[in-house]
Amino acid sequence: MARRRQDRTGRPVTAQAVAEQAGVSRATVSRIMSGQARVAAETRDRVLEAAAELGYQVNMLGRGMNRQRSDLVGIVVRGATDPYRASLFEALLREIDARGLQSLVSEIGDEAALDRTIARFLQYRVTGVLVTSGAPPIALAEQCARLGIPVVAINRAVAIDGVDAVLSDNATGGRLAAESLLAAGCRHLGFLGVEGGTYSGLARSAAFVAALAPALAAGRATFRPITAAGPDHEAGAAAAAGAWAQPLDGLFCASDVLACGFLDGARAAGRIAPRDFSIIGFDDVPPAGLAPYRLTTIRQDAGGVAARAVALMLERAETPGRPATIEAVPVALVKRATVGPAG
Amino acid sequence: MARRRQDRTGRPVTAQAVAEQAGVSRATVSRIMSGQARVAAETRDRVLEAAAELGYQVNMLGRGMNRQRSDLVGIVVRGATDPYRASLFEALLREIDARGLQSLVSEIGDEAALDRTIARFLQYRVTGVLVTSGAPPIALAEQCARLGIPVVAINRAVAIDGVDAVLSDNATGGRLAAESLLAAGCRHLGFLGVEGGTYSGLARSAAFVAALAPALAAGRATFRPITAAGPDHEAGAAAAAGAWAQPLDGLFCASDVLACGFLDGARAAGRIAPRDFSIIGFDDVPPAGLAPYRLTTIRQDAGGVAARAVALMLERAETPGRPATIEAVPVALVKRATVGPAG
DNA sequence: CTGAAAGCGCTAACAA
DNA sequence: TTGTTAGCGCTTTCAG
Repeated sequence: MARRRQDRTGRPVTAQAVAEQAGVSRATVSRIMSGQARVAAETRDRVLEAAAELGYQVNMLGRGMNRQRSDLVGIVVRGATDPYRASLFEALLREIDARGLQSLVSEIGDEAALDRTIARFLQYRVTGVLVTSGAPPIALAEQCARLGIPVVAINRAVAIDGVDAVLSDNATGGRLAAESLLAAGCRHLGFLGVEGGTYSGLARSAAFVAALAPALAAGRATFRPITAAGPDHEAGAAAAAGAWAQPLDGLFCASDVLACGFLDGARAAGRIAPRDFSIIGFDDVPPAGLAPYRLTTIRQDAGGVAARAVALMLERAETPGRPATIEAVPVALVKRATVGPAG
Repeated sequence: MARRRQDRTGRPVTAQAVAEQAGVSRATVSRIMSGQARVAAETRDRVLEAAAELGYQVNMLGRGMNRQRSDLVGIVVRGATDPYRASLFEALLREIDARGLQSLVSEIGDEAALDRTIARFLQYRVTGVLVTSGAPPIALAEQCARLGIPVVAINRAVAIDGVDAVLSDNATGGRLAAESLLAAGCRHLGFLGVEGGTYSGLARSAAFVAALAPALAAGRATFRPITAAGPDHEAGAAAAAGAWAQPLDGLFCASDVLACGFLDGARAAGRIAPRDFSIIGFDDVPPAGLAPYRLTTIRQDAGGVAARAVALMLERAETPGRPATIEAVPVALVKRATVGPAG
């Protein structure tokens, strides 16, 4: 026979046990533990005392079973090791915890694993699913919607009915970068992104170019894209090696990691920012502020993104039918040392 | 009435529905879904087909309820933002996933939150709890043991009956650092740790000094501890500012983050490694390998630690009574540029 | 090898 | 305000 949670006397500590000890019914215990219904203060005290004495804790499996819903929130992460992702993830954990919910987490190595992962979350009757990587498979998203389980996509706008999205304001970020570089007197601009492009990278690049348009049209500036072979530091450094064949004095990067890599690669080629060129990153991860880099960058508000994502999830849980929302969370320019001299 | 998981016809997709569709009993469906008992191949096919058609997925809440145990594993993390912790955490997620289990995660800002967190995990009848931060409160650990729920402490040896621990081999790491520095000709050694000391830092420092003992006794070397105000980069840099009042030509650091900070601080003071001193870090986090640092360090095997932790947890789930184990996972010296000239 | 029945611990109608 | 009752979906003896 399976072992049960039990006290010193060997009796399982269930609501029933508490009820007997306090001389009330299971239902009363349940009411008090879930803090919903109105109960006489005196009864409550008696029950709470009994519960404490027995060390009773509600069995969430039973509660979920009955309510057809658990207090679990599924989080899909990818690359938890990347500093920005890590801070976003941490913010999400905090936010969920603050709401009295529990995080169920899966790391996926590969976007193809997304559907299996979400399906598994569904088996636990999660309150909602937060996807920080990729776009949820449409079929699954629709199934979730049908079951009344909210799905919110983070840092990727997604056009699936009933799926909300929250992302950093890439458009403003790109514009801020363009304005800063132009103000610093840069004339030969570039955007460093990863080969093939990521969702966020593309959005930032597009906004950057859009803000550059007038200067480009007036012949006051030139623009060219530069691609890195991957999203990591090394790829950024490698990109810097070959970047000087054509003129370049102002670079906006899809991420801080890439920007720092570029800075290292440029230094190896004898080019120092802001002396020889200006550069702006994106994210504001801790290493960017470090002495060797002092990178000017666009700060993403991970805490804000997390808060909005969870809020949206909860709102949809209340109002399953409402139209899908896409929310942009403000970003801010962090001026450090790599844009100048005028910037 | 609460909404239920249902198919197109509005009928909830439970084992019962699958049973009817396949013309068998709920029990048979259950047996097949849990893959335990022997079933006729023909029946199995029929049931599996019906399940697929209906999109049936086992309700883990129900299963857990019945089995008195869920497939959930609780992970307690702290500082998921620190690069080594992040990689350990990621390895843990992967390992748990590979075993067909699900991760329940809580980030704690503060060690005092540990007991509340573990208690909450218990409400979900987790298969086990992995603590990557601090030592589990004794009372809780004992309660877990009583319930047959394994607890394993990661990167902290802990003397609680029934609680296993797995950590990196700090002793070997400290010795390796001492040998390298000595071989590089260093005579004035130091250990940089955070004020007050962390568990791992203390262990590394102790091993370092022990390996230095003969040289110290022979008057061939001197040693002094240096303390940083915190565990972060800035604290390391600040420590470097005041480190040169007394001679110092070989430094072992409690972490790479501290070491990189020290390197930056030293550079600001005109001291470059390995020209002016040698330095060894611990962890081998990604930034340590970057161009500005090229830090020689002791690599921790996050994957190995994770694998052993999960293995220990599962072993204890099988054999609740076995004596507590403390396992050390091998570390390795990663030679880069900051030890020299002979190192 | 398969079915019938019992029950895991909880909550929500409904009655009192 | 409190108790009674009826399941939530699943697994698991116990029979057949």
